[in-house]
Amino acid sequence: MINMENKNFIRTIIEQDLASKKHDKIVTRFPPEPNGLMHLGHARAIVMNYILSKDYGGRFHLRFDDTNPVKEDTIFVEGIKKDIAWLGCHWDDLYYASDYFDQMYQRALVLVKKGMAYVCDLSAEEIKAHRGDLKTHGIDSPYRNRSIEENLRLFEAMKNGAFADGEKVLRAKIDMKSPNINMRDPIIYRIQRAHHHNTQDDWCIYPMYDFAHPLEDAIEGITHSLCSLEFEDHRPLYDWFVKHTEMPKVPRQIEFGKLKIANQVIGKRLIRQLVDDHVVEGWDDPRLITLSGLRRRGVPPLAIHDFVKALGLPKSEGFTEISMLDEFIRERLKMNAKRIHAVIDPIKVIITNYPADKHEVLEAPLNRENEALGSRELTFSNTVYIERDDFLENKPNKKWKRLSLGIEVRLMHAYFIKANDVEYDENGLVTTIYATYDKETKSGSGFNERKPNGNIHFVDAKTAKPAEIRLYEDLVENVDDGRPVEEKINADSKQVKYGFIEGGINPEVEETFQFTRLGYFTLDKDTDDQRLVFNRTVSLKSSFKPKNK
RNA sequence: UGGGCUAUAGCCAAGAGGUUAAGGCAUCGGACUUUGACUCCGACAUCGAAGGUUCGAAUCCUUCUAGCCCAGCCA
Repeated sequence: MINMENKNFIRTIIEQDLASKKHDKIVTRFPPEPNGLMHLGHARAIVMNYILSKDYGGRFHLRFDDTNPVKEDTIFVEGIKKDIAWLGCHWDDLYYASDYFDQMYQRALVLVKKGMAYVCDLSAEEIKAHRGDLKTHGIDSPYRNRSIEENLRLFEAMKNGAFADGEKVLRAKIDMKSPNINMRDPIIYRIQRAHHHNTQDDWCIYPMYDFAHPLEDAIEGITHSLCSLEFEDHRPLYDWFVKHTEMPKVPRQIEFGKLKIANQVIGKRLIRQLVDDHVVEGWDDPRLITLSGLRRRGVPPLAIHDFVKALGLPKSEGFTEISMLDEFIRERLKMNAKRIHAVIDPIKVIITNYPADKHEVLEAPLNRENEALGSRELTFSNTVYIERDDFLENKPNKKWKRLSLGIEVRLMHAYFIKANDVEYDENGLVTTIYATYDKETKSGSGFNERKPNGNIHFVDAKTAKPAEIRLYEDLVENVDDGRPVEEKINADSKQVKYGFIEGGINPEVEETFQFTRLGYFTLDKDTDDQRLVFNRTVSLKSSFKPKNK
C-alpha cells in the first residue's frame, strides 16, 4: 500500500519537457506567505514539489513570498521552516521574495519605459468602479495615457516616498475590456509604509503578487511553478509579466486542485481564527491538521508523504476523508511503535487467590511483529487494572470476548482469571472486581487444556504509572455545511482521561506507542515530573460491534 | 448570466479509441489470532446526462446538467 503514488498530469509534462530537452533539470519551489503556519493542505504542495524535484534530479527551493509587510511576521517564517524540515522536505535553497525587491523595481521600470505600465492617481474606490464587474467590461483610467517620461518621474517619486500611502499605484497597461478581470490593468505596485521583517524600512512601495510571483520564479530559474486552481485565471498575466519584463528564463505555471479534507478545519484564515479566539490551544493543537498539530498528535511525517502521494495531483477538487490518512498513520506505526499495556478508564481487579505479598516479573515482547524492538518486563500482582469496557457483569452473547462473572479470560502475557464478584459505588458504577487466577495457565507455560473467553490487557496496580490521556475527536461537526464554524464546535473534541501505563516504561516526548487493543498514543510536551501526558494519535481499527441481545 | 475550470463506486483516484474500467480508503462477509489489531481470502462501477462518429468510446464530436474559481492598493 505504501509508496503507491498515483500518476498525474504534471509528471507527464515534466517528463515531456525533459525528453524534449526543453529543460535538462527541473527546479520547483514552495512559496509560502509567512502569515500563518502550514497545514495538511499545504503538505500536498510541499511534498509534491519536493518529490518531483528529487525524482527528476532537480532542485527544490523554499521561498517566502513576503511582499506584503502588513500581514507577515518572522515568527511564521521560523515556524514554517521548522514544519517543512520536520516533514523531511529539505530545500536546496532558501530565498525570500524580498531579496528581489530591487530587481523587481528594475523590471517594473522596463515596463514603464516600454509604455506598458503607468502611474494611476485613482483612489481604490475609483479603481474598483472603473474595473467593471463579471459581465461589464471596465473603462480606462484617465491617467492611462501619461507620457513615459511622466510615468518614470512619478514612479520614481513613489519609490522615494513623495506620496502618501494609497495616493498612487503603478498599473500594467493591458486591456480594460478583457473578459478576464485580472487583465484589466492590474496594479503592480502600491505605496505602503510598513516595517518589513526582512528589508526593514528600505521600501515604501511593494509589488503585488501577480507581478512579483512570476518574476520570483523567473529569477530563480523555476521550471515548473505549481499552484492551485484558483490561479488559472492569473496565468495569462503571469505569462504577460515574464514576457514583457524580458526575463531571460521562462517558468511555466501549472495548476492543480487544492487538497480538501472532509469535516476538518482547513484553510489558514479559519485556523487562525480558531487560534485567535482560543477555541483551540494554539497552532499546534492536536485537533488541528496543521503540520505542528499533526506532529504533536504523533503523526509520522512519512504517513503524510504516503497520503499525499496516494492522492496525486488531480485537477479535480473533492473532499478526501481523513480515514485515509489514519490508515497511513497506522501503517507507518505498525512495525515501529512499542506495544505496551495501558488502561484509560480503569477498574480495579483483586485476585483473591494470589498471595498479597507476591510480585512477579513477566517478560513480554515490545512488538510481536518486529522482534528487533526486544522485550520489556511486565509486573504482576494481586491487584491489577483492566479497562472498564472489558467487563460486563453478565456475558451478553456468545460474541463477547471479554470478562464477565463466571467467565474466564486471559490477562495477556500473564494468567487466566475468572471474575467471581463485583462491587459498585452509589451510582452503580463498578469499583472493584474480585477474581481468581489459575497458576497453571501462565503465559509461556504451554498450557492449552482450555481456551479463555478472549484476551484482555491489564496494568499491575502496584507499579502502574499514572497518565493523563487526551482523546481527540473532530473539532467541528459538519464543517462543510456552510454554517459559521463557531456555531459548530464539538464540545467533546478533547476528552481527558486519567489512567495508567505499565510501570517499566520510560517514554520520551514525541515517542509513539501502541497501547495494546486501544490505539497509538504519543507522549506530549506537557509531560512533567508529576505526570505523563499522552495524546491519542489514532485508534486501532475495530470490527467489534456491540450487539444487543 | 462574461471568463476560467471540474465531473469515473460511499470517499479519493488511474485511465488519453480496442483484453473481465488500476489502486487506496470505507463498508460487508469469512479464515486466522495471547491485540475484536495485524495478516489472508471474498464481495463491492459500465464512467454527470442525452445524442452522434466508429467494426469498437470513459476516452473523439455536439448539446445539456451540476459544482468550483474570478470584480483586494491579499497571496
